[in-house]
Amino acid sequence: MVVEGAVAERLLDDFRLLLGAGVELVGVDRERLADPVGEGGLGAHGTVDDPGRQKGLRPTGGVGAVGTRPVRPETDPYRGAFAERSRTPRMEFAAFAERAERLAAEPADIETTRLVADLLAAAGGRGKSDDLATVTRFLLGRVFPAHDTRTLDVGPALCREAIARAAGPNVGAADVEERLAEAGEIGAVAAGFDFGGQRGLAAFGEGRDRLTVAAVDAALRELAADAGDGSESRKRDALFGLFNRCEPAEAKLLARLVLGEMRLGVGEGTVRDAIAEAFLAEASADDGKEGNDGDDPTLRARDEAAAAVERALQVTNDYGRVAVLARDEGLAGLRAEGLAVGRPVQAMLAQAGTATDAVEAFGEVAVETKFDGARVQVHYVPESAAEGGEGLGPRVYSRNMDDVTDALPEVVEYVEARVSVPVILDGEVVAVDDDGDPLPFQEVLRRFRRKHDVDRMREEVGLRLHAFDCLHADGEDLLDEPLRARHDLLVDVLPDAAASVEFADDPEAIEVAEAAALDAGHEGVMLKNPDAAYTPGDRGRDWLKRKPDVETLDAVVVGAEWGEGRRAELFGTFLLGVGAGDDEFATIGKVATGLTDEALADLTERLKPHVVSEDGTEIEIRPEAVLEVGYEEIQTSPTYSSGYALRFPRFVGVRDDKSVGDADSLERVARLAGDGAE
DNA sequence: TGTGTCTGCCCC
DNA sequence: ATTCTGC
DNA sequence: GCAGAATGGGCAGACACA
Repeated sequence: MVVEGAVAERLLDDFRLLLGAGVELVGVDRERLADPVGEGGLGAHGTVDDPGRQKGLRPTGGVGAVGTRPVRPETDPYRGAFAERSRTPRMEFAAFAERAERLAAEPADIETTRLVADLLAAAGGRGKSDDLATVTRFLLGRVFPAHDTRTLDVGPALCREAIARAAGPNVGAADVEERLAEAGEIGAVAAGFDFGGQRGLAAFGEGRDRLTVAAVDAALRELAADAGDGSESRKRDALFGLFNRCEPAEAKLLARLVLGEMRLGVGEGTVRDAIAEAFLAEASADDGKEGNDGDDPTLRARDEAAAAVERALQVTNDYGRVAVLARDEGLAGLRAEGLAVGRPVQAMLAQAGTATDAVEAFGEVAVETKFDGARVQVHYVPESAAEGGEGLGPRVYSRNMDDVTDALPEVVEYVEARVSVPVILDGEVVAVDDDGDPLPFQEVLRRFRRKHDVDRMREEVGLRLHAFDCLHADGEDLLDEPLRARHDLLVDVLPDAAASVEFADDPEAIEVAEAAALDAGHEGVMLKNPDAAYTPGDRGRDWLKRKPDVETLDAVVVGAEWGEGRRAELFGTFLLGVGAGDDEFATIGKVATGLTDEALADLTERLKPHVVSEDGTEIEIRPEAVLEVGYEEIQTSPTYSSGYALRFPRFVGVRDDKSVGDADSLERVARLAGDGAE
């Protein structure tokens, strides 16, 4: 059997993972095997039956065999194209880690963007390796783009176990957990161990067998493709193999990558700007020469470039792909990525605001019901409306662009029965009882991502779509149309079924509408600017959400958890209880938000003397302090001993005036919960 | 087969 | 989801 | 005002293990 190019290198890398670090290449020129991999084309791939006997591999002692069964993914993990820009060296994972370290240390915004742009250029600039797509995703803590069904299925537990194993026979998962409580961040824990890979590496010389970005990517993709019996332990083995080859800086980044938390201070906005900076600066300069009136032309061109990148991201949801597109096809290529029925767009989001805010900002306000359900986007091309081609049965996407069609047959039927032109609709799915009245959010959850027994559950919990926006109708993209026009088209497309809007220009009228919505069992109202365009992914001031003011409870701190990141030295979470008689307290949830760093430090100091016991990051605390905690709703809970839990709990203040005996009781909570349900 | 634990760019 | 923080 | 970070409850699905 012959394997070559990228496939060969990947297989070799993967065999090393399976065998541990102690494998040496014999008679294989790695440089000549190197071949770039993108996300685009289809690639050939091979499967090898017995890696142990594969020619060119020879065990060299070291760690020895772990998980000797090769992973055979169902889908092809080697989807890379054998692109033209081959024979260039791959970016080493260590180089990525080193640059990431610098990023994390850089506080200034502009400079961060510069550094990210430099990194992107190094990963995929002309004549460089083509690790651009991968590096772009890695920066954001992702292996797969958002609109991709694949998942790693590796969480904190599996990651800790893999680290423990790589750290040696004397280190157990409990030790790792202890260190995590100490360091407050898994990356630092991983970097703190001397992994076997380093010793193994030293045995056969400097610079050999270094991990590349591409190899890490390939290994993680393969890991993601694994499923079924034994997959958990194979994933652990694969991760172990990777950690084994890591130097501390690499281990830190790898641990963070698999958990999706890079902690670099680099988010989507920074990467978006950096893509423009790295690959569209030339276009900017050209534009600049032509139009040099008024504003700084370079700046204007740069804004234009950033806007083009942003739009491409809104419709493709793939940072890696957009980076490559910007580099290879520039502004024109980015602008060619438009809306497409069947490809989800990022949802427009809202921020909190009041009726007065809305009237002041918009004058006339579009008032809609805020439903307590799950956001969906529906794409549909009816057979009858398909020009030449085939139609597209209704597809339903979640806010994170997961395809949830199969769980929501009501939505499919509803749209199919009413819509006769191609559309993209935005709306909310709510659970309803037999009378059509809204049910609690928890009921939506029982349906939303269900795969089994959909039909049976359908009888128990009904679902209803409230469509409130229309992004595409009958061949026309509507993103840049004002809300008014979009809603008119929505009504055209969904006769008698679109969610209703009411226009108001004074706060009192809005408050009346809000009271009516709450009375009907809804969450509140949305207050929208009637003249605003639909801005995907934007949490701007054109959409405001208005919910009732928070209610509060006085609860007793009965436990805590050590925090992570900037809360590493502090308690990051407090476990709450309410009085259940006889100096007993029944738990009702945790709080972790709403505390300033200062309040957190004070509370940590104050409660430390009352610690009863510690187990990993979990701490038991003698009831002593009373906190005022805000919440939105009291729900029934299977996890807390009171049988209730707070929805959206947040710290409001310390009740120094209250002793634990004066805190709220379970009895009162039960009463409040009952009120809420009625 | 039943139960416990972990995971999810999960949903909010 | 909510909230705080630094720029 | 924005982006980023650090956190909440609860559900189904999937896997491990007894």
